[in-house]
Amino acid sequence: MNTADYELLSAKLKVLAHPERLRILDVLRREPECVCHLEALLGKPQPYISQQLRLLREAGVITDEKQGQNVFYHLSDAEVSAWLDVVLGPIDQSDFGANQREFIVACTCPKCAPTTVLLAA
Amino acid sequence: MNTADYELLSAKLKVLAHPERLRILDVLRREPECVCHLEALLGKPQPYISQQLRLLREAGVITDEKQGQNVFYHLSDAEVSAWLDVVLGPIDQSDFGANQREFIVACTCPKCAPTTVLLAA
DNA sequence: TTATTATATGCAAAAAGATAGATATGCAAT
DNA sequence: ATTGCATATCTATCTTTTTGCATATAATAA
Repeated sequence: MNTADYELLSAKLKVLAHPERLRILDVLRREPECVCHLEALLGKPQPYISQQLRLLREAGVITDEKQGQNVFYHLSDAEVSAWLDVVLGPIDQSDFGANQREFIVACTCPKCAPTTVLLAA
Repeated sequence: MNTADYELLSAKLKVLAHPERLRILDVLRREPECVCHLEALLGKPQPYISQQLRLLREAGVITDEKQGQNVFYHLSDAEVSAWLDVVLGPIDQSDFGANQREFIVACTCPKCAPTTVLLAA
């Protein structure tokens, strides 16, 4: 390990060392989500979410993929994925509240809409 | 996981997300070291080292212990220790260069002095 | 085309963090 | 006590990050 190594690692760690970004990553490590979904989930203004996503994207931690009008983001860094397992604990598949999809009534993306309808009923 | 959890975790991560602190922790996770040793190792002024150590100490990551004139620091947080194993990789016992003791001729603490003598010979 | 929805970008103000220097404390040997 | 060494603290300054807001772009719908 030399200075450059520590700098590289700490730069990557810095990206995770933020409550909202950590939360975003906790959602994305389960499954890809669109911006509107994260917006509803975190309760923060859209530009704010986009800004955090840009940071994560530029750090190579996540990747975006356009689907229709929506942009879905997914985790794309194996190293960070491993870190998250240790920091946040392994993903609990039985934890349906994990990405809180059932509580999201504000998100109308194609992925969320069916749930929204379900809840409205 | 709620907002407070993410804030707590990210605050702890933030402490690691710094090249010099990460390096200090990489040294301390192997064995306790005194300030003068870290000073020689990092090649930074003593007040700077003390400042970073204070940050780590106040975050509960390390603990100090006075031995004669020197203050030795050791890792005291099991969670962080586990994180470091993943981020920096497990400690390689055969890696004698790990804490670079053999290269430290500037440190004269009781722990280093014998080695210094050895090198001078 | 025009309107609408989803997301991105740019910019300025505010907050936080880093760096450096000077000084203080505290132990230990003389 | 006094000198010397190791470490800590304080203060000021400089830089970076964070945040909030206004606006731009791009795709779709009417």
